[in-house]
Amino acid sequence: MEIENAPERLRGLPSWLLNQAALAANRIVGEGLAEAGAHRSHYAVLSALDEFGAASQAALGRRCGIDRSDMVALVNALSRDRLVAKRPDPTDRRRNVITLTTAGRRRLRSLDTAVGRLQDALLAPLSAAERRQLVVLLRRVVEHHAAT
Amino acid sequence: MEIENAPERLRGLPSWLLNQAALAANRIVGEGLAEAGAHRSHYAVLSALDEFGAASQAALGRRCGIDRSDMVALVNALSRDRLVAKRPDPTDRRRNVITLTTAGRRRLRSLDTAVGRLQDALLAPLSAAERRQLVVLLRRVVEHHAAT
DNA sequence: CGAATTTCAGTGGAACTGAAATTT
DNA sequence: CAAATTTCAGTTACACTGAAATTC
Repeated sequence: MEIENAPERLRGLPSWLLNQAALAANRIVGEGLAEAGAHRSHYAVLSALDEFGAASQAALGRRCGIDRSDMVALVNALSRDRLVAKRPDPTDRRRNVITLTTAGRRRLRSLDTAVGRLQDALLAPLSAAERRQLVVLLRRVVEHHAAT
Repeated sequence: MEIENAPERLRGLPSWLLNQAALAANRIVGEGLAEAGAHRSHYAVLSALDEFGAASQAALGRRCGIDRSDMVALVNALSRDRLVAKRPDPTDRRRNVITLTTAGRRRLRSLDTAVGRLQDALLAPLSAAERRQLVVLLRRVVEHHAAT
């Protein structure tokens, strides 16, 4: 990264700041999860299964903001590691039912811890109240554009 | 995009929110600038030249967070459109001196307006005070990780 | 010599597109 | 019939790497 003396126009530009912050976030979280043999998208899918229960690949994709197409390989990888199970849906044979295994639930708990530490590294310069404020603001922006 | 019902773990996760917000930002700003025949990176380089004056490609890259390698094609494109001029540096023949042309300065003013409107679209759900607060927080995060 | 700059060629990951096959 | 799901094959934009040639 190593940005030296960015123009004031960029330093004050929300879209540029979001980009740079996302780059830092992906670097930190990506590398941290790689050490655990995991991936950001793994965490997203395991979270969705834990919170909503079994789902089709399409539903998982919609909930996590992951493309249906990328979800194929993702579910296959998680299934290979026995963190999820994938079976055809008897009630709708177009679908696969993806379920969280016991190992998957255990894995998710451990990733929760790792992800938490990585958020701390990312937000190191902010106080606890500032972190909460940042989440509130980002959430409003993201949910606004997810809806439209 | 069309995220439907994201898990609470993701909805409250700074790194995930930053990613989703950056995706929305790039989509909105990217499409808006494309209509003006421009690109986000064009705006960054023109800004750096306007604020700091003539510079080498390497210096421009460091200031904008753009790779030296990508800067080659970028400067060539801007130079082809006569928005910048590129000449060898007489005092250091390893370098090119990139300068902003009159047309480049005019172009920058017009992009300032367009970019401003696009930030409004991006931050539509936030009040003016909240937008300022978001910028302050992001800036702290970005500058912290740019330094390290 | 080492270090910096420009340039090219290529890599890797991520988001996305289009279409076929199947089923509802 | 139209619409949804899974899958594959391919594309695009982007950040980045490695190395050569040149110059300081």
